[in-house]
Amino acid sequence: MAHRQAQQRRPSIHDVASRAGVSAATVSKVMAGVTTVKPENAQRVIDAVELLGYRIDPLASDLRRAKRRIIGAIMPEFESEFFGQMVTQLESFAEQRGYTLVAASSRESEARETEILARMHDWRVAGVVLAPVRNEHGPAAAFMKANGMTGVLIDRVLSDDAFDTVSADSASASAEVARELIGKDHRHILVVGLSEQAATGRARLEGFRAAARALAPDVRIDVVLAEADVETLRAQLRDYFAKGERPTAVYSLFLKGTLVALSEFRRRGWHCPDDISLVGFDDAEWMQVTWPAIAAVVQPVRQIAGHAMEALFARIAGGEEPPIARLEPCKVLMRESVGSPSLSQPKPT
Amino acid sequence: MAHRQAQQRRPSIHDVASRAGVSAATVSKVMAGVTTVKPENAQRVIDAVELLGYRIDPLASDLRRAKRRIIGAIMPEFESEFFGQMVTQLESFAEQRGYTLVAASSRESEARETEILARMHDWRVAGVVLAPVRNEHGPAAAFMKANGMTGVLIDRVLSDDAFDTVSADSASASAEVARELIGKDHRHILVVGLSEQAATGRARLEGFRAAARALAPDVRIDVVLAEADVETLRAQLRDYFAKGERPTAVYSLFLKGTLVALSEFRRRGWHCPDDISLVGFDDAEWMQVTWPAIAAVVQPVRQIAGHAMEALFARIAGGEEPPIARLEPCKVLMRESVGSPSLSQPKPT
DNA sequence: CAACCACGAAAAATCGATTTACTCCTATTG
DNA sequence: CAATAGGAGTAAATCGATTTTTCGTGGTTG
Repeated sequence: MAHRQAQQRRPSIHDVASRAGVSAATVSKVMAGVTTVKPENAQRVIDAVELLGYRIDPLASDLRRAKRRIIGAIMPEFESEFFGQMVTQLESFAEQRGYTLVAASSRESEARETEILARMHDWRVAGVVLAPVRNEHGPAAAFMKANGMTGVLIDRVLSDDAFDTVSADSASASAEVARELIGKDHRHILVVGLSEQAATGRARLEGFRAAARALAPDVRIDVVLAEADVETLRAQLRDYFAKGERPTAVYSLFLKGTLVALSEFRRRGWHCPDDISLVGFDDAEWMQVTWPAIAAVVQPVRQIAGHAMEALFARIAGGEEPPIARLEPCKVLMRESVGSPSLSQPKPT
Repeated sequence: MAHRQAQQRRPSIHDVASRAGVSAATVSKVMAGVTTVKPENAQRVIDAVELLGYRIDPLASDLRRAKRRIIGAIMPEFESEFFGQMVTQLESFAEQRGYTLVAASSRESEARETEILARMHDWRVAGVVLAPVRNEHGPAAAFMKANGMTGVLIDRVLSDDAFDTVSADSASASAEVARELIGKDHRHILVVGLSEQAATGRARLEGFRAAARALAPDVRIDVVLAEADVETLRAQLRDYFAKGERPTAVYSLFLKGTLVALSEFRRRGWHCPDDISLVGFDDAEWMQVTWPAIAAVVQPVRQIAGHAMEALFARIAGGEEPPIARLEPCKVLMRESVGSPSLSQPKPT
C-alpha cells in the first residue's frame, strides 16, 4: 500500500535517540543547546539529526513547556494597507523570537472578536495583540482581563488600566493638519468620522479642533459623525452637502471616510483642491499616484508593531510594571488635494 | 503567592472527569458526541463542563489525532486588497470546518516561501494554500512534493501535475479587455507587466494579444515587461515613453503596474482618458472614487478561496483523483479611465 | 578505605487530550 | 440454562516532546 515514499511518518525524537544510541532526554538537551552533554554524544546526536532530517515538532514541544510559543493577532480587517502591513510586521517580529503568529480578522464585529479571543485562549497562546473594533473598553478586553490573558492593545485605543497600549499619536497629527489647513486660510472645515471609535476619534477631533481654534478663533468647524457604519456616513455627508453647506476643506478621521468624501465630491462634480481641499487620516499607496495626490496622515506601522511586540514580550517574560500607553508620532504628508480657498472661486452648489 | 484568581490553570479533561465522577475517556466521548454513553453520565459530564468552563485544548487534541486541524496559508504579501480579502476568506472557510488558519507572508521572496513551508511542515499542518511568489514551478511547490504535503496552489499559477490549482481566468478576462479597447478604436496599445510570473503573465498577455489581433489585425501592441522588480518596470516604462512612443491605451497586467502607469502619466502631465486610456488587472476600492475612476479586471476572490478550500479538504479527506486546474471567471469593469482616442487630440510628448 | 560529591546519562513522569484493549453486566438466543 | 453478543465504562497506551528523578561511575576528601 505504500505507494509514495514521501508519505512516511516524520522521524521523532526517539528515532533520533535510537539512531544516536542515546536517550531521548539527551537529544532534547542537545537540541536545546544544553552544555552538560559529552561532546562525543552531542556529535552523534547532531549526525543523527542531520541524517534523518529531524526537526522538533512545535506542537508536542509546546504541549510540555510552560509557555506556548504562539502569539495571537486580531485585526478588524485584513483588506486595508494599514492592517496588512501590521500583520506582516507582527508576523515578522514573532518569527524573530521563534514564535508562531496566528492572525484572525474580527471583520469589524465585536462578537466575533470575543469568539476569536476565546479560541486563542483555547490554544493557550502566550500573548495576544488585539486591535479592537471599537475601543479598549469592549468585551474583548474584558474577556482577556477576566481570563488573565496577557496582551497588548493597539490602534483604536488610548490607554488602559490592565494592558499596555500602542497607537498613533492622533491628537498631535490632527493638530498638525489643523495648522496646515488654517495656514492655508481655510476657515470653514468639515470633519468626518465614526463616533464608535470613541476615544481615538475624539482625540483626533479634539486635537484638530483645539489647534485650529487656537490659531484662528473665528474658524468654523462642522462635524459629521456616523455611529458605526460607513454607508450611514455617506448618507449623512450627502445630506450635509445637500443643505448647501460649502466648507473649503474636509478632514477625514479614517481611511474609509476619505474614500466616501472623494466619492461624494465626484458625485457633485467638485475637484480637489480647486473646489474643496481634502486631508485624510491614514495613508495609502494609491494616494500619491492619483490626480490630485491625496494629502494624508501616515501612521508609523513599523513602530507601532515593534513597540507592541516589545511590550508584549516583556509581559510574557513576567514584567509586572503598571501598563503604559504609548503614542507613536505620525507624519503628515500635504499633497495636492490641499490648496488655498482664496485662490479659487467656490463653485455654487 | 496567588494574588490573581484568574491566573490559575485551566481545567483539563481530568478535572472534568473527576468532577463528573467518570473517566477521562468518557468525557472525551461526550465531547466528541459519541452515542454510547449513558444519558445520565453524559448529563453529569455536560454539567461539569459547564461548571468548570472546560474547553478542549486543541494543541493536545491535535497531538493525538492522526490529522492536525491546522491549515497553512502562504501569500506573497498582505498589503493589497486582493490578498487581504483572500486571507480573510480562507480563514473564514477554515474556521467553518473547525480548522485553525496560520497565515504567513513570503514577502515576495521564494527563499522565505520555502522556509515558511518548512515551518508549516514542522507543525504537520493538514494542508497548505500556497500563493507562490513566482509560479507553480518554484522551489516551494517542489518542497511540498518532496515531503508529501497536501496543498493547493492559487493565483499565480495555471496548472500543476501534483497539486490542484485555482486562479483567475486571466486569458478570458484579458480577451474581454482587448475587445473593449479595440471596440473603442484603440490601435496602439501598450501592455505592461512582470515577466517573472511566467505562465499567468503570459496567459494575460497572449489572451489579450490574440483577441486584439483577431478583431483588428492592424493593431500595434507594444510590451514592456520587467523581470521581477516594480522599480525596474517604472524605469523601463519611463524609457519607453521617453523614446516618444504614444500608445492610446495602456493595459497593466497587475496592480502595481497600474500604480506605476498612473504615476508615470502624472509625471508627464497626461490625463485619463483624454491623453491616454488605462485598464488594470486587479481592482481596488479606491479605483471607483478617483477622478477618473480606473477601469479594472475584478478577480473573484471569494470563488478562488472557496474552491481552493474545497479542493484542499477533498485532498485532506483522501481524494486521489488527478489534480485539476480551475479557472474562475473575472469581471471587467470599464470605468472612466478608458475612452476613445479619436475623440481627443493626442498631446505632444 | 569509607563517605561524599560531581557529572553525565538514562528512566520515568508530565503536558492534555484520543484511542485501544479489556472488564463487567445485562439481555438475547439456541 | 449455558453461551454469546453487545452496551457502558475504565485503565492504560499513545502522540512527541520536556523536565524531573534516579542511577552509576570516578574522583576527592577526611
